[in-house]
Amino acid sequence: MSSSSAAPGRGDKAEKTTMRDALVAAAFRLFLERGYEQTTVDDIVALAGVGRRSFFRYFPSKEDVVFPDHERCLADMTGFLAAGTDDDEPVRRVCDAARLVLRMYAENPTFSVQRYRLTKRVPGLRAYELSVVWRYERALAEYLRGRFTGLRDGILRADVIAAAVVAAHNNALRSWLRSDGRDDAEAAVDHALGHVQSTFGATPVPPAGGEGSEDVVVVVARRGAPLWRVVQELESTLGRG
Amino acid sequence: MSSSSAAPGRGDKAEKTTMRDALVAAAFRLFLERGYEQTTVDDIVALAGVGRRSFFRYFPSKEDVVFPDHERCLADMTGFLAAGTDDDEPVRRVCDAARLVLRMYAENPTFSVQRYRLTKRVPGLRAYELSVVWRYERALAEYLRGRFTGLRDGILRADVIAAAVVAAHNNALRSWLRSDGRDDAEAAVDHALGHVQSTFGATPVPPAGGEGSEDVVVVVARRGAPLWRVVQELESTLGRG
DNA sequence: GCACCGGTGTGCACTGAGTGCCATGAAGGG
DNA sequence: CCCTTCATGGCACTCAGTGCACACCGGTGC
Repeated sequence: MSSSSAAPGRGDKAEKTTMRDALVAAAFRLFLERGYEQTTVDDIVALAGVGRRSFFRYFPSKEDVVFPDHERCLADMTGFLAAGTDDDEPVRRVCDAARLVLRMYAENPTFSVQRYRLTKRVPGLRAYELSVVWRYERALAEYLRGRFTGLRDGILRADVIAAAVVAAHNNALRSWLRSDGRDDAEAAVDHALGHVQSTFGATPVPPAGGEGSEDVVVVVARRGAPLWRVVQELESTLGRG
Repeated sequence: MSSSSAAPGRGDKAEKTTMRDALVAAAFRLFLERGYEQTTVDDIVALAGVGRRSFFRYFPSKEDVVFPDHERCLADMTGFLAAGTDDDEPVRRVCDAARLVLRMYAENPTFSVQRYRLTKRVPGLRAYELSVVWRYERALAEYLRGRFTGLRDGILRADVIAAAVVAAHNNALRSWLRSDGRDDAEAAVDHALGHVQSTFGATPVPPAGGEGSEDVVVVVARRGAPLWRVVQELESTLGRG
């Protein structure tokens, strides 16, 4: 990448600034100055010094300029999922796929934080973000459906796990964004996804040796006790930190 | 215009067709005839015989006319959750709240099926529906957050469970809608939500008597076995059908 | 030199959603 | 009877998004 262009706060057009990046930069400067709805597309193209028609050549709608790299990230995710093998533990695989999204956010912390503050305030952008997140969730669910074919309630299980993974990821992502990018994003998402993996039966770390997988664990539970408590018990007993 | 019922297929209660209902009826007739995007607001108001300005008085946007009763349903849900007591098992409570939504769909099967076919084809409507679903999910998550205060990872757990409940509900709802409303919606959603309840530790049926809760169950599991298999074992052992 | 490209950026006119403002007209209460 | 209130309708306006045609530019063949 050529420096940190495309992120707001950078206005130089020196060497390789493409028109698309210039539009994103101009748009964010105005969005942050006077707000999203108070900024028209004409304002953006005027600041970027390009024609109005060109804006819509690069971005199908005004909202798209706020999420310039999700399309690529979604393609990365589907590619990552397609590149897996049958040996992969399915839940672990989708968790790793979710980590790709977090990494994209973490690549550009200031940009991500600014965008977060924007989407939090503007309902239209929130709706747009939901549709983006929905496509990620569908990608995960489709992968899991494929891996769960034949299992009892395979489709249901796939949809539920995909939703849980996305929710956990977003939970970690949002808390990181609220910290203005100061917290450790990777650690937060690892924790959140670890929670999901424990819940949905992924062995968080596949058994290292062959012999350990034959060990036997005995759990005693009171009938009527909340099942998640029993699961917690199992988690710790099975060695999950 | 006034002879046409409020919702396509059903108009039992109101002798007096209100303007809002007339607009919904006219809109759906046109949407189904020539498609959503091919229908302008002017077309709708012309068919309904009212002024264009009145449309936007009742519906803030063209999309809102497709989901005329979600606002009320959302209010019902928040009311239902607020009416609960501390004795309620939290997961069961949010599952019951989700059932309210299904019930709203099931009240008007033909209308729901038509709308489903519409939203499936029109990206803009899908995005709108996502924002509606998101508000339901937030309502559930907020309730759970309140119930989980003090618990380890309470917020995370609340968000994940809310997402799982919504996903399971939507899974059942969609399969019912795809059956053109012929399947048993209640049974489908019971099955899907039962799955979630089992996974997240709600005792699907609270212990009936006091004595049963002291029974002891022993589970033997191989270390390294998928946790969800162990949970399945637990489910059947604990007596959940 | 010429004609002929495809790709990229632009200008223009148009549709359609959504908004603000004000006129109208029908209750309804004094 | 007037006066207020409220629901409605009409009008003009902004702005997002689209279709179309034109201009510019580097390259290719003749």
